[in-house]
Order: sequence, then structure tokens, then C-alpha cells
Amino acid sequence: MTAAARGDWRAVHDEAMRRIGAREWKPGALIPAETALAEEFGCARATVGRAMRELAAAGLIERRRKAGTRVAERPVRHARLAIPLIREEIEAAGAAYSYALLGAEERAAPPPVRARFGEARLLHSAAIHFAGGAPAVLEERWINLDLMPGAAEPGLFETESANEWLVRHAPFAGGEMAVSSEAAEAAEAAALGVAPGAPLLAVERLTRGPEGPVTLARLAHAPGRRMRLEL
Amino acid sequence: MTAAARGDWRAVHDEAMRRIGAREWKPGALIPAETALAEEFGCARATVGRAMRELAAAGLIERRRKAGTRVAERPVRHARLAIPLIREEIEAAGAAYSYALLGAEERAAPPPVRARFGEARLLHSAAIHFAGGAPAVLEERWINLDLMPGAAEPGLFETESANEWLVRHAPFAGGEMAVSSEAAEAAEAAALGVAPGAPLLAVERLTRGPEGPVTLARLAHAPGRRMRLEL
DNA sequence: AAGTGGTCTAGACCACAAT
DNA sequence: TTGTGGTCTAGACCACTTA
Repeated sequence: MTAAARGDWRAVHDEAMRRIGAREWKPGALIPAETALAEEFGCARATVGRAMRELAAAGLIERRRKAGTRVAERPVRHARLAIPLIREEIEAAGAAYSYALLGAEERAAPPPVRARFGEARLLHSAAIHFAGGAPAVLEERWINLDLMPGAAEPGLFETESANEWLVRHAPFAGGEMAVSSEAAEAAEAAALGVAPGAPLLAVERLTRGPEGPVTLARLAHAPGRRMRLEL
Repeated sequence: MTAAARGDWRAVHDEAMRRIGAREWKPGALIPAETALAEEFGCARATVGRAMRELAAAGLIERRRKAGTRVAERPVRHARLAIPLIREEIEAAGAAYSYALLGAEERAAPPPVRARFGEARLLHSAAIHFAGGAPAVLEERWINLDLMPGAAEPGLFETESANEWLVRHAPFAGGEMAVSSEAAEAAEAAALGVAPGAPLLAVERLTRGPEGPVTLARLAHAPGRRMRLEL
């Protein structure tokens, strides 16, 4: 048929991407219906549908029944961020990883935390992750004991970080993350061995299971650490 | 059939998620083949395949021909970050947006930049984005003139930010992003109206088109600004 | 009312990799 | 060699939304 080799959804996908990139299909413009494209490419409608579904998932097109398919005005570019265990991240950088628990106890949470968890019983924990003996990340965490009663077991986080235990035991259904830059407060600075006011990369992450919020963590990364994403 | 309503890939998907979350299918364990699941759920193999494809894309399972499908040892959770235009981000926060170009000229780039672009001719631009009259983001950018010759037109970025122009005119094929926390240098501090050493959220983004790297931008966000992601 | 995307089916063939 | 996922097809029906 055309430039696209026939009979492969990937070929349709790539040709559509090319047309969008080359502005043969302009932003906001309607593109031909699946049946028309299937005829053009000499393939089944389902094959075109598969290609278009991938493009829609990537945010390059917007599809609506009856209204048809349009090229996105502004391609919603999704960064894909693989969330690594801190241990793996540090070991991948070639440094020796170690970990120290500062404390773990059931505790009443301040209002901003309560706002996320409602009336649930909460375990509070604090820990430091070291890279090559130097403090790298300070972790403060709240865990929903109503959903994760096993987390209350004494000594559980002495050797394994709460993060790793949760990854293996907590169901995952979604969450939110916020990244900001903050000046180190006195306690943080002391724990991380940096000057007060030093710029920390603060990552706050709320993880939800199917039955509600499971854990809220705040990771304060020492100056110089970076977070990498792929687009 | 089972708890899953028949004839819907979403039902298969949800039931599989439930079994993974409930550890009926344990991390690392092999799960039944598509044909077996299709029989169990009373649907076509393609329907099971669709459900499994989504789970694999979400990182919950790993699939290999002949070897079968396994529950991922550690669910690769990837954040999906919609990258907004700075203008939209500021307007969404309810503040008035404005923009000032500090300069745009063809210029020889320092080695770290050359390393990304090779021998290409490069346009350098600098600009500030304001929120409600206050400096919010300082933008420094390099644009590949070999791929985007239109960017060299004088006065182009006077009223529209380079970011918005590029989003509308540059093909997009991928990229990388790195986030870090940095102390404001003197020039940055002055431009943003903050004290030297204030913690800035630095976002460096390299955007690639199908023919090579298109633009490298460094956005320095004023203290207090946050970057939000969904998991 | 009608046109579009969304999904399902039953069957088929292929690609890959473990055996 | 063989079992598994990956893809394609031709047709069908449904769901949604615009006109």
C-alpha cells in the first residue's frame, strides 16, 4: 500500500507519528476514521485501532466516539519515572549502601498527615540511608496500621527499610508525588551532615492501595543527588 | 465463570490485579497461560491477552514467549508526569502570567552542551516567567538550529516563550529529564529576586526529535514551587 | 438517527526461546 | 521440537456523542 509496510500495527503507528511530526496531520485537526485508514493501509480495522490506541496512550491524539480522532493540540508528554529502591539507586551509583533506623512507633499524626489518612492508626518511622558511609537520604514515613497491621511488629524495620518491606507486602493501586527544593532545617541538616539551609531535594510520596492510603513518605535527599526521568 | 463478569478485558484485568495484590499469585510465580485463563474466564484468548498486556505495561507482570507470564518480583512503578507549559501551570494556580525575554542569539556552547548536540549550530536563549508579577522560573535554553532553522528568526521569542513555540513546531520523539536541588548562584538569585544560596528546584530537560536532539533547557524554579506527579 | 471508536470472537499463523 | 505470547483478520455488536 503506502510507505508503511502492510499488516503490522507498528507500521501504522510509525506512519501516523511521522505524519503528526511532519504536520501532514496538524495539531487539532481531525484525522481519517479507522475504517478509512484500514483501507488505506490495507489492513483490518482492529490493526489500525491498536496503533491508534498506543498513540492515544502516549497523548499524541485524542479520540472520542462519534467525534472522531484529533491530533492533540499540545502533545501531553508523559515522563515515565521508574521508582527505584533507594538501596538499588545507591548501589547502582557504585557506592556501598547502609541503613539506620532512627525510630518507629505508633503516634498521633499532625493535621496535614491526618488529612490524608482520616481516622486510621498510624505508625511513624524515621531512618537514614547512607551511600559509602555518608548520609544520603533522610526518610520520614507514616504507615496506615489499619491496612498494614503487620508493620507494627517490633524490630521489623531494624535491618530492612520500611520502603523495601512495603514494596514487598503492600498492595499498590496508585499514588501521588511532589518534588520541591527546600532549605535544610536544623534537625535535617544535623542528620544529613550538611549545613543548615543547604538545598535539599524533598520528595513527598503518598501511596494508595485498593482500600485506601497506605503510606506517606518524605525523602530529603542530600545536596548533589539527582532524580532522573525519561520522556 | 468466576467473580469476574464475563466478556470484558477489564474484568480479567481487575481480577488479575486482585490476585496479585492478595498474593494468590505470588511475586515471581508463574501464572496460568492465556489459553487456561481464557477458559477459566469464559472468554476469548485475545481478551485475556488484552488484559495481560495492560498489566505488563503497568509493570505488574513480566511476559516472555514460551517461558510464560510471571508476577513481577518488584512491581516497576512508573510515575506518569504530564509536562505542562509553565504559563498553564502558573495560570492554573490562579496567578497572572507574564514573560520577559532576556536574550536570544546564536552562540558557541560550552563543552557539556556540545556533548549533547555534537557539531550543530546552536541558539542560546534566556528568559524569565513571572507569576503575578513575581519572578517564578528562570529559563536558559539551547536550540539546535540545524533541526529548527526557523528558531533563528529575529524577535521570535519576544512575546511567546521558546518553550511554547517549540511545543507547537518541534517534532517530538523522546527525551530525558533530571531534577535536582541547587543553591542559587549570584546571577540566578538576582534574576529571581531571592537571596543567593536560596534553594532552587532545577529541572534540566533534553528533548529529542526523530533526527536528533532538538533543545536543552534548564528551568530554575523559585523557592516554594513544586512539581507534581501521579503514580 | 447515525457515525465513530471500543470491544469481543474464533480462528489462524508467526516469533521466540526453553527443552 | 514444542509451548508460549504476539499479532492479524473478518465480522459483529455495543456505547457514546454529536447533529
